[in-house]
Order: sequence, then structure tokens, then C-alpha cells
Amino acid sequence: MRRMTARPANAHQARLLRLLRDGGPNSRAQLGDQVDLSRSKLAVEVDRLLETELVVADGLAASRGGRRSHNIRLNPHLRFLGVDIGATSVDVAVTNAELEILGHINQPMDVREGPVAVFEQVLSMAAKLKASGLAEGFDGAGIGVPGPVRFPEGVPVAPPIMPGWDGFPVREALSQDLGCPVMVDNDVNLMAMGEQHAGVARTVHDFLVVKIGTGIGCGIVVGGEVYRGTTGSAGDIGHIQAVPDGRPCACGNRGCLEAHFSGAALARDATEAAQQQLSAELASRLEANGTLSAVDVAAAAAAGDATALDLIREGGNRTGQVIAGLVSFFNPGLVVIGGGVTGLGHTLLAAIRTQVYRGSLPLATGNLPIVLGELGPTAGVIGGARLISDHLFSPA
Amino acid sequence: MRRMTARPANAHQARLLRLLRDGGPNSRAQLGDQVDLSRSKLAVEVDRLLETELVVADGLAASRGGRRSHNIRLNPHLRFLGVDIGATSVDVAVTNAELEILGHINQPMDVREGPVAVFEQVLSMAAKLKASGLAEGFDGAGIGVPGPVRFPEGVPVAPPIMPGWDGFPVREALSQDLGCPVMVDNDVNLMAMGEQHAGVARTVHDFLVVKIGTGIGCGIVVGGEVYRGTTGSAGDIGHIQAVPDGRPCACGNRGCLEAHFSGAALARDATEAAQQQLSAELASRLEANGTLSAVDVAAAAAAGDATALDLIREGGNRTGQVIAGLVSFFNPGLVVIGGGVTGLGHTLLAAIRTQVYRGSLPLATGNLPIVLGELGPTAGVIGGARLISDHLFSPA
DNA sequence: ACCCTTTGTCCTGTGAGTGGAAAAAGTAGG
DNA sequence: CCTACTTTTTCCACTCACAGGACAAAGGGT
Repeated sequence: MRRMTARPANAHQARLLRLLRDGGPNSRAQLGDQVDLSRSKLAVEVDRLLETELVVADGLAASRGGRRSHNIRLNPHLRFLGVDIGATSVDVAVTNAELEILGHINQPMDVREGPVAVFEQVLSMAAKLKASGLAEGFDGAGIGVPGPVRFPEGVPVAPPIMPGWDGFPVREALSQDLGCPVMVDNDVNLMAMGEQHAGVARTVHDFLVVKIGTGIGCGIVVGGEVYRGTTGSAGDIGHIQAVPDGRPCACGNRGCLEAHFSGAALARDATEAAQQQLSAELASRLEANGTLSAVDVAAAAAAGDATALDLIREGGNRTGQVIAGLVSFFNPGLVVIGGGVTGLGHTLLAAIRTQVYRGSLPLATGNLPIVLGELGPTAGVIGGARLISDHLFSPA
Repeated sequence: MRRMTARPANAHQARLLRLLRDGGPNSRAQLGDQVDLSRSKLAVEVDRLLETELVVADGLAASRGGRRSHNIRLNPHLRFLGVDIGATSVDVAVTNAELEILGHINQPMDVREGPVAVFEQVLSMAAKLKASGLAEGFDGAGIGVPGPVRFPEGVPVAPPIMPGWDGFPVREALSQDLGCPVMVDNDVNLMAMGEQHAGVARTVHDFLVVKIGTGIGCGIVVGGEVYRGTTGSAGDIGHIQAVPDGRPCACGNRGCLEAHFSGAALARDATEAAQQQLSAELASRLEANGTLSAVDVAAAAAAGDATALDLIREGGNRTGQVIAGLVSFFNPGLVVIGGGVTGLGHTLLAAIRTQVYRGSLPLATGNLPIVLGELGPTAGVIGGARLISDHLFSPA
């Protein structure tokens, strides 16, 4: 099928497309209630959108007491690709124009294998989704990578955990391979956009998303827009000092948050505890698998293992202290905790909450929810779809 | 004289007013180069502004090779009042519409005397400025208070160092007393706006201003706009924990930055050092004045006193560590250090820089200037004038 | 003086957008 | 089934903002 390359011609059309994306099918009248345009003007713009085939007619709407109206919806053939490249795995998903996930694949993969190998993988995953009949092609793709990105160009810059990616023209390369527009961003920012679009942050305009996975990062949303900082490294909180003269970190400093708590640090601590026979639970798991990960700690904690619980609590305390500082500084309306370690669940959350509510002033914490992300592993790919749709649904 | 109550009728006029404010007198042609409007449209809007008397003709401009053009400038009779209420003193200044300071008064005053007493003082200072012939009245006033403010209403909320101000309708009260529009904001935000308008931050869009005075606060500017947070307490970094299990703080926690370094903490430390005879310089100053302040420490340091230098360095290190965290998180394009203790100068700056450059990742610090504020005590009042002018020079 | 450049004014055409009227397509009630 | 009332949609005339060209005014350089 021919892909839709059309773009909205003006801000009104862009507005309408986003309303249809976020609100699903709508009648002209319902749209009119939301956009403050005259009926005539609205009709003209809708007609033009119908001509571009970005939107299509979709039968009759329910009556609101008078004449029934004809529904309008985004073209159901539109397909976006959301790609979330993590440190140790890749998620790829197809969505429709309303950003509903139609198919989702996850595969383990080490990002350190470099962009060429990773993209080969991503493309084959995308091809698999296509082959299963979910898409005939893609109208756009949003890519998340685990490191800072020069956003306008879509190029990773000096990513600590991704040697070989520095300066690689991700956006350009993938745009060629996929044959569609591509936007690239930090994976944490994608997660923030995902939670904003379809998760817990739907109604909040200023919030933080703390992603604790292999590393630790933070997405910052200001006035509904992701804030990326001057060089694209905003939210890089993994290397904030959490413990004075603490453990050495790969970055060269000591006591970085990431060195004390993250998927990687947790696995290390658990292995150590198992080897020292501090925890039977962890030791048996180590014996069984030959290695331990955050998932094992979560399972052990769920089974009531005291050592595992202690590890989680201590990590949560460290993280909570850092977040307390950020809350004082940024005064967000919501803090979302997400990433691989959300499996640690409420033990972690409780520890973080305790530190934040204790360490920040009442004015900042008074009405501050601190919650787990709602979307889990889909947050990133939904965020990717959202990223590219925001780009495509803006005036050309 | 009758005050100008006119407001720009549309975004174009607002744009022109701001250009004239920031760029001084300009010809129609020069304005045309900056606004992307047709000459006819521009002429119409300028004529309308002339009618409202917000702008006036101002003689002929220099020739650019052809016919000389008539200059346009903001009405030279316009007057803004900038008020910076600090913890221990009040600054009041009059500016013209280009935000140039025409007169500036500073008086010591304890903010804890409460809003009524302070406003009495402010009004008498404003009256003095009027009496000296600098203004016949005020077209608007911008007020800074040392605590969080619910910005839309202009009301302080739960200010720790200003008991008695909580919920006091500052904006409304002063608007009545002064008979002109008033906007109220946190003093640190005002300082940030001042440095943005006329100081070191003129060309930067995302930056932080750290004000170290009686307390410590931080102004956050995102995309050229001050960010105030969900409840108006953004930038309240004085109570971030800088020292685990450190000194007790008035807020109830231990180890807050403000408890370890600020004008108040510095004075306390210096007094203690003097009493313990650790520094002859400080001891003699204590004897002479009966009390020590940050100014004494600055003087002692300038005289080469080792104890004073140590105090400054240690404070700078603590502050630098906190700022390093903020830099990692926020990735600003500039960090400005200001407030009462800027007298401590380059010793302080060097300590802060060391910590930030060491404690943040190269990508964030690579091209990050950390500088002292350029405007000193005028930053706040200029920021106040800027605040109200931004408000008045926006479509009604 | 003469020519060129810049500035300011005037005027008309165009296109966006509004708002009212009427037609179209329903629902609810007798 | 017919009537009265709603809501939706289309149509149309009118307003208004704005662009951009023509032209006049005012200067500089030679």
C-alpha cells in the first residue's frame, strides 16, 4: 500500500489530528466543541483532511438528541513504529494512528554490539510485525536509545553505555532503511511521553519520570513538553553523588547513584550476598541460573527474603534521597517510577516515598503523588509512536 | 500626570512594545526588519500605538543611505517600580519603559516585621523616589518576596522565613496602594529575569540562577521563561540535603544546604571561629562591631585570612556539590551565582566550579559557564520591572 | 543637477474566517 | 403516522486582516 506522506497544512489541521489521535473517532460537532472554530471553517478543514486521506469517514455517531452526525477518524491504515532500544533488550511495536499497540515484540540484545547489529535486529523485528499482517508499511517511527541524543539531528552524543554509537546518524540511517520519517530521543524521554499519553501522567503538565533499569535516568516534562536540556543530557541523574566517598563508578567518580542502585548494581549486590551465604533464597537462585539479576531479587523479596528486601530498601532510600532533592528543585506535580526494577514494586516505592516526604518541604510534597508507571514495557514504544506522531501531526 | 492604562490590542503590538523595550528607540524600518510584517501592516500597528500614547515619535534616525526615518520610542513618561524585598533589606527602584534604572534606594528592614510594616516602608520609599522628580506616578510594579508565591494570584504561600505573610494578598494590596497593576514573584525568579534582561544571561534560553543570601534559592529559566513549579516552590534548593546527618536546620531536617552555607550560616560560623580565637582578623572585627556578617567574612578573606577563606571554600564546596547534581539533572546552558555573598567573589566561584566540573558528566559541563551575576543588587529590581512590563506588554 | 537608495503612504486584491439562514436528519410525544 | 423540537450540516454573503505593488517623499553620492 502507498504510504500517507501527507502532512497537515496548518495549525488547525494539526490540532484536529491530535484531537482525533487522543480522543479517537469524533463527529464534526464534537470536534467543534473542542477547537473554537466556526462550523464553516471546521467543515472546510475537515474536508481537506479527508482529501489527504489522513482521516476517513467512519459511519454514524450516536445521536445527542437530534440529527445523528457522521464520525471522522484517523485513517485506520496508518501505522507507527515504536522502538525502544534498552541496554540489554529491544522492544518494537506497531501502533495505529491512535497509538494503540497492535503488536509488540521484545528481544534480548546487547546495545554494545553497536548500531549496525542493533538496527539489523530492529529491522527484522519490524519485518516480522509486517509479515504477521499488522502493517503494510510504516508512516513514521519513534526510536528511543539509552543515552543522550542531540534531538534535532537524532544523533546520540557521548553515550556512556553505548560505545560505538557516538555520532552515529540514527535518524538518517533508520529513515532510509524504513522508508519513513523517524525521530530519535532518549529512552527515558520516550517513557515519559508514553506515560503522558496513555499512562498515569495524562492530566499533569509538570512531572518527572524516574526510570530505574540497567542505569538510572529521569524524564523531565515542563508544561506538557519534554525538556531535553542544552546538550540533550537533561535528566541524567545516574551520576549524581548519592553517597559521599561511596563506591567507584564507571564514570570515574565515587558514590554515584547508579553505582549504588540500578539493575546492574542490584545484581552485583545480590550475587555478593548469595556468595557470602547471607541469603539462602538468593544463593539457591544463583546456583540454579549461574547468575543473578534484578528479577531474582524481586522474586526473593516477594518470597519474603530479608536480604533481598534490605537491598531493595537501601536502594530505594538512596534513590529517594536524590529524588527528594529533585523534588525540592523542580516542584513537580507527579513523580513516576518506572523501568525494569518496577518489579520490586511497593517495597521500593515505600522506601522512595519515605525519603521524599521526609526530605522535601511540605509545600512541594503536600499534594505530590509518587506512583509506579502504569504501562510497564509498553511505555517506551507508545512514547516512540507519540514522538513521531507529534512530529507528523504538526504543520509542515 | 494621568497614567497610561493602555494595553497592546494584539500580539503584534505586544511584540513591537517588547522590541522597543529591549532595543530602545527604533525606526519603523528597523522594526520591520525584525517582525516579519508587511510595511503597511506595520505602519498601521505603529500608528495605533502612537494613538494610545504608549509610544511616541522621537526625531529622525540616522540615514541608512536613503531617506532618513522617524524614530519611534516608548513613551518616556512611563515609569515602572521594581521592589525587591529581601530577608533583611528592601530595594526599590524606578525605571523607564526601557527598564533603565532612574533611581534606586536600599534600606535595611526585617521582613519578619510583617507585610503591613514592610509595605509602609516600601510606599514611603516609592514616595521618596517620586518626590525627587523621577516619576509622577507608576504604570506598574513588580515585587519580589523571599519565599514561594502562588504566582497567578500574587500571594505568598507557606514562606518559612516570612511568618505572617502566608496568604497575604500582596498583589491586591499593593495594587490598591500604588494605584497601578502589580505582579508578585519569588525574589530569586526576579533576579533571574533581571540577569536575563540586562545581565549575563541575555543570550541563553535555559539557565539557573543560584542566589546565596540570607538563604539559598535557585531561579530556573526554561526556554526563556521562568519555571515556577506546580505550587510555586520550584528552585527551593536551600533544604536539599548537602551533608548526611549534618547540622540541624530550622526546617526540622539535618544537613540542609542552607544550614551549612548561606549568609546566616556563614555569620554563625565566623562568629564561632572568632570566639575560639581561630582567626585574629575575624576576632577583631567581632570586637569592633559586636556581630559578624557575610560582609566581614568577605573582608577578612580579601585580607588573606586563612580561616575566612576556609569557610568560604567549604561553603562553596557544599554548594558546588548540590549545583553539580542540578546541572546533571537540568543540563543548563549557564549557571549564574548571585546574591549577598557574591562579595566572596572568586574564592567562592572557584570552589563551586571545581565541584561542578568534577561532579557532573562532561557532556553537561563541557560548555557550561559558571559566572557571577553582573547586576548585583539591581538584578532584583530590574527583574521586577521586567516582570510587570512583560505583563503589561502582552495582549489584554 | 542627476541618479540611486531608502522610507513612508496609499490602494487594491486575496484569502481566511464569521455568523446567520436554511436544509437535512434525527428524536419524542400524541 | 404526523407534528414539534433538536441537532447536525451545508451554503452564502459579509467582514477584516494582510500582502504587495505603485508611487511619493526625502535623503546621499557624484
